[in-house]
Amino acid sequence: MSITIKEIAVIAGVSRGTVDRALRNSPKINVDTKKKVLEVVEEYNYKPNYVGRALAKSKRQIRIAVITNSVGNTYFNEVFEGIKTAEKDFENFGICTTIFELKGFDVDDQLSAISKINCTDFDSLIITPINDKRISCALANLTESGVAIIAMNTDIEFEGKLCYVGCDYNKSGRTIGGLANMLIHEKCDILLTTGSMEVMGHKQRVKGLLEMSKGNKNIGNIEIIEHNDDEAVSYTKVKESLAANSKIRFVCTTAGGVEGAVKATSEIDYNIHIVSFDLTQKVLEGFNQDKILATIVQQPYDQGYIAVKCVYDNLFNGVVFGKDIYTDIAIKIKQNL
Amino acid sequence: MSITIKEIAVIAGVSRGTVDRALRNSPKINVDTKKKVLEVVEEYNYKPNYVGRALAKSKRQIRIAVITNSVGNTYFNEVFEGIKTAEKDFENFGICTTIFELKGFDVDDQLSAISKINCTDFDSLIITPINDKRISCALANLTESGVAIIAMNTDIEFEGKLCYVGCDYNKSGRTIGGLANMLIHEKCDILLTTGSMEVMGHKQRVKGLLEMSKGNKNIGNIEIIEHNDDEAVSYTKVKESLAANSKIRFVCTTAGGVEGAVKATSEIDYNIHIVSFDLTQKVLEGFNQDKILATIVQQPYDQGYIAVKCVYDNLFNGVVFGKDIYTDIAIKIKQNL
DNA sequence: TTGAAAGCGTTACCAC
DNA sequence: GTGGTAACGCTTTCAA
Repeated sequence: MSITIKEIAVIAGVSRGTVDRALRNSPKINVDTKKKVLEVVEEYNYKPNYVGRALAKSKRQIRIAVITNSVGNTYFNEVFEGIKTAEKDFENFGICTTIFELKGFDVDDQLSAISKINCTDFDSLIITPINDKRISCALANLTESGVAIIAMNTDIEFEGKLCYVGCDYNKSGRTIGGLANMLIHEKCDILLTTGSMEVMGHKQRVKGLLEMSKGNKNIGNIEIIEHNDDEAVSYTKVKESLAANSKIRFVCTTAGGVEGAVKATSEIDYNIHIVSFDLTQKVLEGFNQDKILATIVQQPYDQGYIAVKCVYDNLFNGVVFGKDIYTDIAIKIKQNL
Repeated sequence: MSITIKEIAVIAGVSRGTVDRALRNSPKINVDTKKKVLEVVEEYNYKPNYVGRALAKSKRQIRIAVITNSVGNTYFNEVFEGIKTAEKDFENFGICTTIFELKGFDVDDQLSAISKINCTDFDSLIITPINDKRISCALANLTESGVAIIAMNTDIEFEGKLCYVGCDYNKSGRTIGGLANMLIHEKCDILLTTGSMEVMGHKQRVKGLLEMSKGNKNIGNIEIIEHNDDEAVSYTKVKESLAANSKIRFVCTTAGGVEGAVKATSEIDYNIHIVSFDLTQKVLEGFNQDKILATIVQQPYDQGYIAVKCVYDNLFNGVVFGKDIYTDIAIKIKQNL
């Protein structure tokens, strides 16, 4: 057990309240007193006991708003599980969360959701931001009024951001590329499907695959289609591509649209393999039908849990994050799902 | 904030002390009083506030002994990191750990280490047990004197075990098999190296690979060698095998001995690929030399962290674990290390 | 600008 | 068997 505020107070010859004021940079303290106290704090290497702090603070709740573009996207089920588990783990510390789900990637929708968050209602915001200047501005304004903001799953730059919690999309792009190189042994063309090249993560994944495939003699043409995460569009476009080009033997689904791709490839009478991202119900079905060979996962549960823990660490223990927090990128095949 | 002991006491018309006695099944309480209190507890869904509890208990430390067969095994570096991080996270709750490292897998050595743990010194033991009856007995005896025991990384059966924290070795065996099937496209023989077939985990991995490779026409003979986790032995034996059989184009290292295998394969003038387990420095070097294609990881950091958290949950919050806790099994290639 | 004291929810101990 | 009360380390409020 390390030294306590009470002991520091005795040693410095002041009261506990004064030590407290010195520690939290209160203006209501004499400069000399503060200096003296901080010297003792330094000398005895005082570290606050956060259990004591939590108990004292427990009257006041810490409210976290969560804004996600997740309606219809089952990937987020696990993210929410992580958030809910963290909420429960830190319940006794006064942490509580409220989730606001949005459908699609409309900037105005997200702006409107952000505008409803203000510092009297919420101490913190966890958001999957759309990469748009207006969003950056809105978030920067919010931080100025004292809301601690975390970008989760997808990143954005703005003044005052606490940190980003999610995967490194460049790495994930290189991984899909490396995996493709490893799995393709006969010369063929590749079909690459993505949600939208406007989404940063999607774009980076496509880029990674293209870069990694340079110099691989087995990889012929790479055709890219966008389906805007719409299964029907995905199905139709994949079907068309396969019909037009019988040299395609490998499909990479870098975003949603997995079900459509599985369906379209199933209707072809030769073998076409799929490599996908994440581990949704549709991906599982693809594995069961032996259409999907492998999938690249980015720890959605961890993303949710860690985001909440970061808020707790910051608001409660004053932790400042020097760098972003990247969740692990792992490859899953049927045997280790 | 949920209901507190104080409020329960008022509602039940007793004192806080009595509520406490009712909750912890104290014998010093009238049966009727107890019943009445527990009814109120039930009705208002009382849940203990573990921050309050932690503070009250913080005078007393919870001491955890850790016994690992880890000398010379760098895999455990990350396990220890997880343990140390958890220790820090739960420091204010009074958790502290002491690590005892053993070299090799000698049953008597481990028994002697266990015999030094007794309930006056330690409240809990985290151990990587050798799968031996004498160890089972010793651990069962320890639990009887009130020490909470967790099997970490490798499992053992004994009376009173809290739980096992580690990977599912059967799954990890199937995974190496599935991966081999995916990566081998030309008929060849396989060399499988392992530490010792006496070690449960090693054996299960070999078994998994053998099972999964049945029916794969590209896989010819499978040769198995044991090196007892000795690099020199690994090198010599792999070298011999490769010299004797030029059809071997694929080496699976299911335990240690990675450095030896990398060295031996490097001295051959045709391409031989390696798939390994875990992510030690030696494995990284194998990746950098482009000898290792993929490795299967089992989250050592998590194993350490979770083991300590389990002890905390049990000793502090009375959590009983209904089942073992399996850490994730993931495939890593050069791009997502 | 400082000190003193009251809590936060729980446990542990002592007195009845 | 039961009640009362003093901790545990910290924050917050009130009074000086």
